[in-house]
Amino acid sequence: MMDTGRKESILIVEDEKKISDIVKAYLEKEGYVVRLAETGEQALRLLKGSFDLVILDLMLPDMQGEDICRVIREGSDAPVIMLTAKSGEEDRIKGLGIGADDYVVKPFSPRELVARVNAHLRRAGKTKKKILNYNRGALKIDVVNFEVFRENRQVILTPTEFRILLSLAENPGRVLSREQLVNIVQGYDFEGYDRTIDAHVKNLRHKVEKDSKNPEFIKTVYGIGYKFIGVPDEN
Amino acid sequence: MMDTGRKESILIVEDEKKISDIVKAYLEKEGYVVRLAETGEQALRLLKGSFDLVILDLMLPDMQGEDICRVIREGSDAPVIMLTAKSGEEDRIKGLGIGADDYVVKPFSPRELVARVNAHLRRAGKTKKKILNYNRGALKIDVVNFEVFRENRQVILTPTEFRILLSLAENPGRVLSREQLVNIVQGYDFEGYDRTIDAHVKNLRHKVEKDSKNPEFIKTVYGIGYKFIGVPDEN
DNA sequence: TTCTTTTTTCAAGGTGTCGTCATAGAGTTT
DNA sequence: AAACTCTATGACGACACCTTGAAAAAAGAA
Repeated sequence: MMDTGRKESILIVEDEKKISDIVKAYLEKEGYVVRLAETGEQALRLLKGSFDLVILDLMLPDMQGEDICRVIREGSDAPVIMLTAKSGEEDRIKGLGIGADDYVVKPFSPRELVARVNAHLRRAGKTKKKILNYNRGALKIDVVNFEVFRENRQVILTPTEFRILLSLAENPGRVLSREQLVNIVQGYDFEGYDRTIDAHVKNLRHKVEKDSKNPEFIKTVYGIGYKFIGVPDEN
Repeated sequence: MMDTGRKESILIVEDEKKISDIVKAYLEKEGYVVRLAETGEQALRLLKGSFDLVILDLMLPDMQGEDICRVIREGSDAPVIMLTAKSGEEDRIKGLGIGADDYVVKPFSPRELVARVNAHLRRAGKTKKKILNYNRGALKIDVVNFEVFRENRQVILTPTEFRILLSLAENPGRVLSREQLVNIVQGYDFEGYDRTIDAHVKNLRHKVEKDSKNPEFIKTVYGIGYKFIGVPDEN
């Protein structure tokens, strides 16, 4: 599955591969682009590029995390989250004193770390506004805020309707069977009923289409399911 | 990069003139306004004015640095960086225990000290007197003082209510799920309960909204969470 | 055309979510 | 220690939403 807007990039500087791999997996599941550095030297090289956030181990084989932190601070204002083994007050102060925005004490829960990453990126206001546009602005889908606009007028969708529309609109022209839609909408272990999808599609058309009898966007594929027709706008 | 507005002022309290002069030179090269105090008494006098940061020798001829630190803490929230001759653990704890934000052990490199000063002021600068205004002053949020005004009348919020309101208001239009709000309000990796957020939102609405049944600012997004609607004022 | 299959539509009932309250526990202040 | 405030939680009603079955309409096949 592909995304039109590019995701935020995160650099993990951590010498223990076990840890960095787990964190990487979690963050990628969230949709972030993740790069790894195992040494300070490697980190400094990668930092020539730009990152939206850095996760930084305080203890590295070749270099103090603090020094890397300083380098980051000089070149960007990306949030820095420190990983530290000791929970001592001393480490906190040291970590925060040199400009880290947050710290997490090992051992930590990956979920917690992910939550903090999300929080920091949101706070920095860098969370991408992802809005899908079709047919020169005739239909807009704000993926983040769950809002849909038809000719610049907002139409209020229920959660299920929104999920169906988004599923279809993410891949224009691609047909989704009712069974697939049931899975997407209700979860993967649900005993779904075809008519349910039809009912939602009906309501959806009444809200999104000018003439629900002659739908412009949500087309029926006889015997198969539904597909979305629409030209994504450039920009 | 430098501030267009007035420079930040720094007070150095240090009896060894050799040291203070060097540090002063370095800091002035960075664009800071620097004042010196050679004794505790002199420091206390100068502290009647206001400084953005204080560099404080722990050992002074007439007075313990800790006492000065305490005085500073009472009258302002400027960061304090301690200078200490001994690297003993005891001194560190003492320094940190009484509210210093950082410490540097002599002999130190002036460049490092400057780096720390920069870091601290940048940190403090992020939370500088920032008041969020919405709907032409109908709602004001004083981020620094944790105060909220509705039509210029202060409404008293609990810490939790304030955090929820601020989280939502920081990104108008942005939907935050209950889970996200639980993370923000109660801390990460907390097993939160949805209804808790609802309860706080209810109380918040009663305080902030004219008609809590038809909220103007804090909207419910069915099945998702809450969002803040409001137009940030210019200025 | 007529028949069969699939889709659309509708309304009723079931389910889930939200707003509210009362309350107990945790944390503060006096 | 007592009084107080703040927070977390479970219960419950109200209401929005979802599901479902049946009937009507449409599409394709013969």
